[in-house]
Amino acid sequence: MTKSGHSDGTVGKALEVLDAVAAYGRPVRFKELLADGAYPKATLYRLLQTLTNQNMLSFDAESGYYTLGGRLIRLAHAAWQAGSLGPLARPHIDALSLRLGETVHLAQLDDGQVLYIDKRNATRPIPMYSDAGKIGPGYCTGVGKAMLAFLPDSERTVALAKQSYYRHTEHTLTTPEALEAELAEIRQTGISFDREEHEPQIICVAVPILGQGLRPLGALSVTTTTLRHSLDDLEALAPDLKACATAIARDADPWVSPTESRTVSA
Amino acid sequence: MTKSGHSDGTVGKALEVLDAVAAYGRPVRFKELLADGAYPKATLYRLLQTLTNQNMLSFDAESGYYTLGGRLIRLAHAAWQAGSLGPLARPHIDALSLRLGETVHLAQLDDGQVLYIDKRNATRPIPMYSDAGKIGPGYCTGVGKAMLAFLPDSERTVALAKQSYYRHTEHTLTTPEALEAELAEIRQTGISFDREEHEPQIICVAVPILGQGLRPLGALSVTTTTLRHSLDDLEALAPDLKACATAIARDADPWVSPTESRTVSA
DNA sequence: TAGATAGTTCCAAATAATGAAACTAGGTTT
DNA sequence: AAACCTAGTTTCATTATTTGGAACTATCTA
Repeated sequence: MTKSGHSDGTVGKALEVLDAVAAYGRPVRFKELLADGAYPKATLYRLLQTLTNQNMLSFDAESGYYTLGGRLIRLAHAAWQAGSLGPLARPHIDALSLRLGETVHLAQLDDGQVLYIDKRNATRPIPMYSDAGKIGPGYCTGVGKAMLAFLPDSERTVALAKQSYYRHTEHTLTTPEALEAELAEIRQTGISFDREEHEPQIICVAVPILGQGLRPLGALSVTTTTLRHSLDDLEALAPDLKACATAIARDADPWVSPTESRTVSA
Repeated sequence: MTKSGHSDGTVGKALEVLDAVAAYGRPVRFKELLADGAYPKATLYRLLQTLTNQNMLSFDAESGYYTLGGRLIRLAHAAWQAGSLGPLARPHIDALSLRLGETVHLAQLDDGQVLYIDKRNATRPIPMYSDAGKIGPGYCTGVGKAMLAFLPDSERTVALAKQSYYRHTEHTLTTPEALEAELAEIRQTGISFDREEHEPQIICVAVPILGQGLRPLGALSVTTTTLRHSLDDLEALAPDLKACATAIARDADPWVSPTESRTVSA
């Protein structure tokens, strides 16, 4: 369906080109991007030049290939540091994964989708970049449902409309109605499960990280497989998860919504 | 330090605003960005709106604060996956750090500066994002000098001109001439040292990762402190490092050659 | 040598960006 | 309560940039 705004002038177009390059997941030629048909030759050419000048893309003159540029990594570092729960949550997640000995995810909601921010795997730590930045569906993941459940009504409606409802497994919830019903339950228990809804044999418990006014700042989950654990096993972990989420929320909230504090006048 | 493009139209301006937000390292208000004086009110306002629409920034309507947006993290994930040595080098670096038991860095050159791509710390693994994306100086780090040394003459000249030559310690090389002399030596030995040139008591050995035609694709280093090791100790690790660099180069070369962006010279 | 293919440059018309100034919405002072 | 801030938003005529078809160049191919 329609992606985000198509009408944001040159900047929007340039970013679309960036996305296009990113989508290839490998060095790309001018020709290939042109063949995507998004823009006429000269226009695409100039956009690519601009992005290259700006170090958002880099271009190897020898081979004629474009790749994503270094400025992107720099910016993302800043984004992760400042714009996400990542750094704040780290110590809490470390402690949690150490205690539980299971795979822990930290995610945030981005435009109705799940954006993974951090991951801990107790048995063999996997460095961040391999998983941070990955996006997943909102409607069929534990973290996704945990966050969607606590979105304000109007936002939730919008977010639910953006889901694909693709049937990944036989347990996937494939209609907004089914999902909405499940979310209502999650709102009551404060706990969300992934019952093999995304991948067979993969199950998880998740809890939202709630800021002031129950705004969902993110979500935590413990993931495992049906071979090793049951949903009941996971449910037993929920109190730990909730405690961790609360701790993160307490650390994070002052930054995220300094609501009724005085404004400093210069 | 001259920024890149001064005249890349709206896109350049929008990216500058992004950088400005990133530079604050915390949520920012419109007012603050306006006070930076980069753009008039209405212009800044529209740029911010566009970026927010595009998910490059996110704006909390409650508090009136801007932060870096989710699209950035998604893009960066792609950049790291596709545009860097990161994923390819990972198994090699894992093996190396396991064998040596010391802190290992993987870096690439970005516009004359060092961009850290990955890091391994054997005793206590530190998740990636905390360090990937960090930038460091080229002229006074082991990895920086290793890569600068193998740049083609013309590019090296440009890159050397971009260094700040700030005297971080008494050992810092503070002139292009001194640096160029050191680089000549590095070219012969294939090994680069940081002799407390950046921070006191911090030393490292580095080797370049050389692609076809001796093009520097990146660099590897082992870092330690003078309290625990001598430069001679580090030199003894050089063969291991070189072997690792060669292995990475072999994997990487066929399909990646990330270069400096080619800018049109006036 | 002709004929592709891939990338680059031109230029007049169309479009979007600009920014001073006016305006709105909350809050604060007199 | 009126006057007055401050922070943010909108307007609009002017100006500058973007647009894209087409012509051009450089390379590779038969």
